[in-house]
Amino acid sequence: MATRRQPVGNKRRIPRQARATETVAAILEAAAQVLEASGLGGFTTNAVAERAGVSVGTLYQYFGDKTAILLTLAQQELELALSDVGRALQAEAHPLVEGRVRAMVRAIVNAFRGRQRARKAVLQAILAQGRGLETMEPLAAFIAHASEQIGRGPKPVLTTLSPEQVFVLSRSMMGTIRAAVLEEQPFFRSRAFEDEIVRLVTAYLDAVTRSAVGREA
Amino acid sequence: MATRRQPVGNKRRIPRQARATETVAAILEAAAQVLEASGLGGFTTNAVAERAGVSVGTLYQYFGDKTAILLTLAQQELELALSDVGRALQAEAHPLVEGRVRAMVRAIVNAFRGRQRARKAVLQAILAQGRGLETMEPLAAFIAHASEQIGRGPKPVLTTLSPEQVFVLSRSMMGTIRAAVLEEQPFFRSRAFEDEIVRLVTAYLDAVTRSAVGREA
DNA sequence: CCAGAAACATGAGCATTGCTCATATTATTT
DNA sequence: AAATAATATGAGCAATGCTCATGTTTCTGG
Repeated sequence: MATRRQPVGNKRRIPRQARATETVAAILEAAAQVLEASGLGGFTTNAVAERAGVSVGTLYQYFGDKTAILLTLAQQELELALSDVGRALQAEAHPLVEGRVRAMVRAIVNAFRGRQRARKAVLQAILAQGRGLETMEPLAAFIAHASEQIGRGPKPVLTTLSPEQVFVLSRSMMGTIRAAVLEEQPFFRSRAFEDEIVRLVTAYLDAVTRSAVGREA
Repeated sequence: MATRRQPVGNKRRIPRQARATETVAAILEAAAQVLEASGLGGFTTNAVAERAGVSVGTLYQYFGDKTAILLTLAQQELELALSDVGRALQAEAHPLVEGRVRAMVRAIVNAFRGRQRARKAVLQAILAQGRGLETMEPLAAFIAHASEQIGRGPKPVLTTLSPEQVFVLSRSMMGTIRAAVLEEQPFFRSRAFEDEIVRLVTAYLDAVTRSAVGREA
C-alpha cells in the first residue's frame, strides 16, 4: 500500500465522453460483482479492473483511491434506498404514527435485498474507513425531515428535534439494522424484528413528544 | 498481503514462560501506542514489532494474524468496560429504572475515555472484519442480564426479553454510542446526549413492559 | 476533411505490507 | 552437561495499491 498521496482532494477525472461514462459504470458494476463473489477480501483493484475489462490505470483515472469505489457504491445504494423510503412514506398515509414508522422501517430493510454479500462488504468498508459520517448524513437529514412528516397527522406528534435527538433516532435505528446485516442475524427479515424496531422508534418519538409537551404546559 | 493461510485455527503459540508473557504484553501495549499515534493507517505489523522491541517473527508466534492483535485489544477493552458497567450497576441501586439505565450509559461512555484514537481504530477494525458478532456477544449477554437487574426494583418492569428485544436493546444503544465515537461527534460526552440515550432505552423498556402486561391482562 | 488538442486507455513496475521459515538463542528438564 | 523444549530473529517472498510514461480514440475549428 503506497503511502504517497496528493496533498488534498480527489484528483478523480470527471468523464466527459460517453465512452468514459460507460467505463465508470463498468467499473462500479464489476466492483459490485467482485464483492458479491469474493467479499472484501477479494476486492483488489486489479481484480475489479480485470472484471470491468479495463486496465488499472483507467480505474485510477476515475477513482483516486480504492475506497473511493466503495464510497461511490455506498452513495448509490443509499440514494436508491432513500428514494424508496421516501416513496413508501408518501404512499403510506397511515393515520397512526406507528403505521408510518413501519412503512419506513420496512423500506429500509427491503433496501438490503439482493447482492447481500456486496452490500455487507460495502457497509463494512465505509465503517472501517470511518466515513459513516458523510455517508449517513443524507440519511440523517432525511430522518429529521421524515420525523416531521411522521409527526404530522390526526394526532400531531412533534415539531422539531434537537441535533442530539436526530442523531439518536437515526443511529439507533440504522445501527440496529446494520448490526443485523453484518451479523447476518436469521431474524433480519422477520416480522418480530420489524415489530421491535418500530417499537423502538415510536416509543422514542413518543417520549420526546411527551417531554416537549410537558415543558410547554 | 500474502494469501497463504493455515487450513483453520489460530496457530498462535501460548506463552509458557514469563519472558513470553511479557513479550505478548509488550506487543499489545505497542499496538495500542501505534494506533494512538498513527491510527489504523500506520498500524503495520513491522511498526508494532519495532515499537515492542521484538522481531516480526516473534509477533507472529503469538498472533496468527494482524487482526488477531486488534481483536485481543478489543476483548481486553470490552472486559474492562463490562466490569466497570457491572460495578456501576451494583453501586447504583437507584429506585427508578431511569437512574439505573443512566448509570449504565454513563459507564459505557466513560469506557471511551483516554486513548481515544486507539479505541476508535479498534472499533473500526473489528467492524471492518465483521467480527462485531463475537466481540459484542458478551455485551449482549450482559445487557440481557442487566435488563433484568434494571427491571427489578420498587416498580418491577419486566422479566425476560425475547432474543429480538435483547438484540434491539443492545445494538441500538451501542450503535448510537459507536456512531458518536466513530464520527467524533462533539456532543459525545454532553449531558444532552446522555439524556437522549437514556430516554431511548427507558422508553423502549417501558413500551416492551406495557405490551407484555397488556397481553397478560 | 484534416491537423492539433483534449480526453481516454494501457500495463509494466515501484514501494510497501503481511507473513513465513530456516536458523539462532535462551530456558527447562533429565 | 547434554538433551529438549520454548522463544526470538530477520531476510525475503508474494501480493497489493497505485503511478507514470506512452499509446489510442474522440472532439474541435478551420
